[in-house]
Amino acid sequence: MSRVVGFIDLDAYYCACEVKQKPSLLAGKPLAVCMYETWKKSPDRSADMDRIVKSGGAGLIAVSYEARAMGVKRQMSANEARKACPELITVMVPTKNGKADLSLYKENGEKVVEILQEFAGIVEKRSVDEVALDVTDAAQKLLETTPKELVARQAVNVSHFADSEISLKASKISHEAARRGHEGQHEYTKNDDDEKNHLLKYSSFDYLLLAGAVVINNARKAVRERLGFSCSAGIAANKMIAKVGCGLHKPNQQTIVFPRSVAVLLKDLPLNRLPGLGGDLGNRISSQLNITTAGGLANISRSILLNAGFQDADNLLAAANGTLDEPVKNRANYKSFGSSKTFYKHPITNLTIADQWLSNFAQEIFDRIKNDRNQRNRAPTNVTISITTDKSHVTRTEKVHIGWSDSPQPIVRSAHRLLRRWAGTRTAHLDIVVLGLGVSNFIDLPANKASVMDLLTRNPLHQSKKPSSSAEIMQPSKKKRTIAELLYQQATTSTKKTTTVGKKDSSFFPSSNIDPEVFAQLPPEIKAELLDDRTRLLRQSAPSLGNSHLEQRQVKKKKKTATTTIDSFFAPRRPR
DNA sequence: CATTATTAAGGA
DNA sequence: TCCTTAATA
Ligand SMILES: [Mn+2]
Repeated sequence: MSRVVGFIDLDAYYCACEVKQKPSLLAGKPLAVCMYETWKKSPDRSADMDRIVKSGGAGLIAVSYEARAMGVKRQMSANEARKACPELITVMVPTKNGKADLSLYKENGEKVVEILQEFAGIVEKRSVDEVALDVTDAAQKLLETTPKELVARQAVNVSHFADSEISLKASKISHEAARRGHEGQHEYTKNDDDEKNHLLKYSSFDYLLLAGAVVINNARKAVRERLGFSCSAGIAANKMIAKVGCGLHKPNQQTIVFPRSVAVLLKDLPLNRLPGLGGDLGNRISSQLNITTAGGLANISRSILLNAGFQDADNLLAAANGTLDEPVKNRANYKSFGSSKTFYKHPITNLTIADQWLSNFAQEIFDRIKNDRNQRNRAPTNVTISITTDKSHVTRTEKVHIGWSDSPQPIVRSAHRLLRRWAGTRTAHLDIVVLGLGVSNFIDLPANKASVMDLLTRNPLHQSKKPSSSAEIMQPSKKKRTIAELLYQQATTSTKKTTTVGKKDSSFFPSSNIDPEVFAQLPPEIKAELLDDRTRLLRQSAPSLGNSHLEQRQVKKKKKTATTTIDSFFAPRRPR
């Protein structure tokens, strides 16, 4: 069943966030965002502070279109960039507790997703500034209420088409040039070729795509008007082609790729512009098979690909032919939170210093968790540290119980334990170059902050009327006084500190005070909640009742049924 | 003097 | 669970 997919990418995103912070100073200016100078020790500068750096400055990670016009490129150092463009304004990312603080960009990105959700039934957040939308339903609805010729007229007025001369020219640009903003990338100019598209005979699916383009244009307009971010988009029958189409015309433009235009679009498209082939795999394919374009790969036979060791031949060919059809996932928010820092030239040697940084990371992550769980009633159950030295990179993971805890301590303790798991007996000469901490594997929490008593007293009748006060939590209705009361009595009689009863932490019921038989009867998520984080008996996460596992369920199901599945645009497989 | 910080996913 | 690859700014 064919879908209508829109792929939206925000223009010069970090720069746009900075302009939004200080429009009077930055709007319309050649602007670049750079990393902070990691090798210097300087005071933190939060998002609302002046972060303009006049000299020095690290590598550029985002460049405004005004600056691109002057020859400033991503990945240049700030000093280098000022030579190309003396008027360039360089802003460093916000810093907090001695490290980059990217929350400004993440939070704006979440606001964008919220708006886009009004326009599409299925929304997949793909990165801090990219979103894929399945707008099939919305497009169909539009065609039900509006004459298709009118829809087509509207779409043509606001869109490029992939088979126009300027689009095909853009398709031939190198991956690198396309990413940094190639020549000829400028605000929308009406194009004769695009106009001609209006005179063509459209198939019924063409009309659906055109309707999708109108929906996407409305969505982009809403983002622009309500948040001040301009964005570009591609509209096509699948996610991969929509993304490729999105890259053709920026900024503030959108491109429609009709199915009949896919072959021309891909014919001369550099192979590494296909999503998933931008790295080693694409390079190996290029060199081993002597091809440079997606069209070139499409002409290679399956057996030759297999003989060359590319086991994923079918998917490679599907990508090269633009038929790879990975559905838009229904996932509008993050699956993991992380915090990390590079200690360039000054590796961490001492265990206690590493501990301090991990605590720092944990606090940052926990702030995000609190925010997230208030909105989505979920919390992560895995903690992972990542440690890079000159010679090695390792990750270590363990389960953690966070629930509605008000403290980052469970994460801190896990992180410190994991660090020791890696360090062994060493307390010095650790030589950590990159240290990172992350949380993942979210589970749904009960719908409000009631925690244990809420879990124990819930049933279909009770669920609609949730306890809203701590008094209610402490006095479950007579009917439900089963395990809940047993536990409650045990806790309050055997523990002197009855004042902690209202706390939403697992310390409320020290596991040592719970009758093992009663404990054994509890559902796994309650066991997890009751578990003191030092008694790490439960090794697998509790099954989720809500929908934060929806996607994982789908993935599991897919793995069972299909032999070769892809989860992203592409599932690169290494040749043997 | 100097990329850095995240996120997601696949394979073993 | 751990490692690797690819992607974004
Ligand atoms: Mn972007």
